[in-house]
Amino acid sequence: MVRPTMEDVALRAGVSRALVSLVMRGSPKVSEMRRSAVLKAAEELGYSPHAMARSLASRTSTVLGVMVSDLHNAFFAEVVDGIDEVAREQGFDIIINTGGRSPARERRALESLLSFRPAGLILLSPVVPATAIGKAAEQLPVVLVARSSRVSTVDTVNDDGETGARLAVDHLVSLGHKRIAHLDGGEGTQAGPRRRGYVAAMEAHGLVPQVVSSEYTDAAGARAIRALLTDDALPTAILSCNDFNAVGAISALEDAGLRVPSDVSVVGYDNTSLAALRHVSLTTIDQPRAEFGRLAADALLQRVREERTEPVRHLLNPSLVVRNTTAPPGGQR
Amino acid sequence: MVRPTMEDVALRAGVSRALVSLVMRGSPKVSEMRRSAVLKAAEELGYSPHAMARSLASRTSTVLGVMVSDLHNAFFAEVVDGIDEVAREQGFDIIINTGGRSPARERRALESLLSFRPAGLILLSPVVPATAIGKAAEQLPVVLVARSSRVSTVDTVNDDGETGARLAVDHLVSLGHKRIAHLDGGEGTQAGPRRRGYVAAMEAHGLVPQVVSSEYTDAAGARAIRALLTDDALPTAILSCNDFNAVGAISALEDAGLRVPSDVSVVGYDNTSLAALRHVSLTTIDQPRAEFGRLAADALLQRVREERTEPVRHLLNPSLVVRNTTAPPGGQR
DNA sequence: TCTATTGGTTGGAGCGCTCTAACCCTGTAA
DNA sequence: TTACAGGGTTAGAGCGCTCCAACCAATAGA
Repeated sequence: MVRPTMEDVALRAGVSRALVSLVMRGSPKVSEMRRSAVLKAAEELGYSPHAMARSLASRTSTVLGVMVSDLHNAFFAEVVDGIDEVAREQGFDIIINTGGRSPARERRALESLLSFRPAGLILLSPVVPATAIGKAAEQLPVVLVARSSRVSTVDTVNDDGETGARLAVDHLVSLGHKRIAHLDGGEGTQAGPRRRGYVAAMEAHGLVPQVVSSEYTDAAGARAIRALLTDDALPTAILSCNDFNAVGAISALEDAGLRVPSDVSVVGYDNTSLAALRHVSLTTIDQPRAEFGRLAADALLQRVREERTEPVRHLLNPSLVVRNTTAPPGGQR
Repeated sequence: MVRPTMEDVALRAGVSRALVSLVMRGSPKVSEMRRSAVLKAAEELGYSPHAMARSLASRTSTVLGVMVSDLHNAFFAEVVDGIDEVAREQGFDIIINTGGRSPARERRALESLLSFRPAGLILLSPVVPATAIGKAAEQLPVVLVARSSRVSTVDTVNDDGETGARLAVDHLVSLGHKRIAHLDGGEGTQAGPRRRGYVAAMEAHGLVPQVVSSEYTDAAGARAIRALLTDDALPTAILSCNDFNAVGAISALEDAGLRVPSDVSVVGYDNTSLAALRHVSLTTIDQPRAEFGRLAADALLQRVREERTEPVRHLLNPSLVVRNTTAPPGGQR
């Protein structure tokens, strides 16, 4: 359980510790003879460099910290894939921590990540207060994904929720819908832009917006539908704040004897793997998740290399994915 | 962008660096006066300890490395919750890395985790070869979750897949089913025990097992059903290797004009959040995921504290969750 | 009064590494 | 012959911290 150090390798190879260090860092100014002797000794000893000692001595880091607000949400997994891809290409490693959507736990996760003195930090949809983010940004480059910020040292990558909501409304209107309700995401991240986009799109079509208070869960979607069902005039189409909410809405509609999409059309948001399941086959709005990750990593690495000081605000265009939960209104099949 | 060190805090508080160190480690042998002075200075400076320098100097670590084979799978998120809970209680932090189900990437993730010299390592359903795990286990304590091992220095936490499959078969038999097919998980982790449990349970009931080759995805589940549909005698019940497979199977059945559960019953495995969605409402086998995490962390910390050298092999009992995809056979409602 | 004891505090060495500056060659120019 | 350049190599300092032994009152016991 005790790992060999550079000193051990140097001794065995009959060279100095500094020379071993040069070999390990792939320096060109080492003779081929010594290099192979060192590599052989390292191999025999099972030596591998101590990343922390290295980072301490060099006052640099090749690690990017990634804070995932919710590991349960596959959305973030795809963003992480994108981050990982770019980071690896450029010789960086990532370490992940999660806050489980709890500000307290997330704060601790942030502290923990920070204690490793990574080169930079990417926060995926963080729920900690902006001040905590600002404090972190004083110590290292920070990029926010799926959360906006006014801080000029922080870069952000977001989807354009207003555009996404508009795409959904346009789609429903083009099918002939006029009474389209929006099940709102409440306090959730990105709920605001989606709601605004919905309202704006409805008004642009000369229609009356109807925002129903809800949340980002399937239970909330079902509750919202049950509340709507007590009304006289049920909308002919629903735009949910996300896919989970949409699936809950569909269940509640079916429980009430209504058919989707012949009686009511439903559109989700996020294009999670859930939506793609053939059993669900939900029309929804797709966000380029891996692209979020790639752009976030790129932005971060630019800051790390001090190539840029101006903030970057990426706003990516979502796209509509039509599946089987939308159809013209009025029971036409 | 330059973080204060202990020296800075010491200077500001008018004490020695060693005293600051004692305060930061919560030592009792510090007067209340000095302690508060140090904490105040640290607060003002925005100081937080440098985990790597600490770990380097103390030759110990309070970090547990967690390798998640697939971030897309919410199963692991709940295991991580359990790990995090125990780790935090005992003053340990966790860092996560992921291998994205690719052995090459996972190997690199492992290297990266190892380079931080954590106190121990928990591998969630790793796909790297056993030798790689063995090598890691020579350097630090390792616990495997959802994968077995014969190495005596490695602890394991698994669900008893044989029992789980038996629970499912018993349930279906008690409903009156006789022709029950199993959609197999192929090479996937834990597919073997589930298959064996299914076969054994069928034979115990005097029934003929029918194993259909499939995989852990919804597309594979659908394919397997389409293959079955060409047969004359379709089974009256399906035991899928996991929930995704089950949902794919249900879709294919419905596409073929069959109703679930009145025509065919379907049972999943894992009780993912997907299964709980009211729209899916899948009868399935639940594994105590958070418990997996807790036990894994406990086992690891025992090794870290050198309280135990004998390997531990946890085999947890799964349980049946009856929802709406199972019913008596023969179209009875 | 002097010596022990004890709670609190400190300097210095050292963890495994990088980095700088100096050093030692050998080959070439003057 | 001497000077010089430059590739290859090395000693030593230092990164931010912990740990140990030593130290310093202040109190207690003899």
